[in-house]
Amino acid sequence: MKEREIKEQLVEEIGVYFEKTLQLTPLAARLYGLLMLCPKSGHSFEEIVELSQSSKSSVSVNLNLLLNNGSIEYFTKPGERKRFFRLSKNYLKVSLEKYKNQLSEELKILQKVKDFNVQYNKEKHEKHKAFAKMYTEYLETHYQNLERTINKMNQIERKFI
Amino acid sequence: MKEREIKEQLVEEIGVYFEKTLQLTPLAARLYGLLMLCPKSGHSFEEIVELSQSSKSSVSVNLNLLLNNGSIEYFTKPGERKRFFRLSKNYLKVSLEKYKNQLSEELKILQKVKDFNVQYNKEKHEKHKAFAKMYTEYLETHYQNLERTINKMNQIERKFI
DNA sequence: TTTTTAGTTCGGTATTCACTGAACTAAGTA
DNA sequence: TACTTAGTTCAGTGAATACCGAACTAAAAA
Repeated sequence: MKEREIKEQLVEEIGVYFEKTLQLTPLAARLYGLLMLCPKSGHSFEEIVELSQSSKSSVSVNLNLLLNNGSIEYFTKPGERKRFFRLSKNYLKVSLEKYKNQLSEELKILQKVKDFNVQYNKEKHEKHKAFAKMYTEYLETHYQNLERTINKMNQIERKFI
Repeated sequence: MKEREIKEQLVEEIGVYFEKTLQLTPLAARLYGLLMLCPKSGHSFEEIVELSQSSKSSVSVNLNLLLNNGSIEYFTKPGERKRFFRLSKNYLKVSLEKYKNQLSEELKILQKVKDFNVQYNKEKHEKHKAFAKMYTEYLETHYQNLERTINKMNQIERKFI
């Protein structure tokens, strides 16, 4: 298989996956994939329109979406008027921060559920309680894992600047 | 606030959250929430129709959806023809298994991305590489955390039977 | 045997939403 | 000044899909 074909297929695969996990529009997820596989020199707007085979307007909207959430960035080259796009240095941190916020939301909800059940449904299953405890422990461990990773990334960030 | 109001509000909150994280239809996510807050005696189909304020047909479809993915179960009471629904004992394991599958998919995709970039984009940023390594470590730790929790749940499962 | 109960299935509707083309803008070029 | 370039904005379209009511089914009750 040629580079182009492999790339197209992989972009599609990445797209399907991140469309659901990062809750992006189909095109945004595919652009994200495209930039995961782009050379260091990035891709221009034009190129992205061509490679993604969608309209200028959609590409514009979806690139801005990714720019706004910090997943991608653009830069310019001396003498060229075009913008070149690439993943931002922190694009992985953006995902992690998102997961982290989700988790803390989930922990809050589960606490409310617990409080409600303690007050109004005193006779809940023991088994449920045991599982709920384990699940909460899992969430907390995951949360710590996320925090640790984000901190490490921040440290590296400072080192590289 | 009355129990009913608190419950309605919390069901809504749970619904919004699980609609996105478990990728359920709006109603399925709310039914899930309703059953998180139900008494040990469960809720009958009728009650669920009434509490959720939607049609019999939608409730039927969405309860079956949750039954099929293992999140909920039903039981009957002697002398009663109705089914009563509640969360299944393993409903939390269902979420964990789902996350686990997602993670292993993500790890596979990232490996493919890495292979692609090694082959075709040799000059990728050092910083990206450092971050990618950390992110992969995070995913692996998370995966282990999931596995550990699922195993614990299985052990408890066996103990309770 | 007829009626009621407890749900299921089906066809249609309404809404959401991503995507498009076309018109537009702002900045650089001739 | 007119023209091109690089994108943006907006109104409209098409597809997906969640939900509904109505007709239906299977089993129990009368």
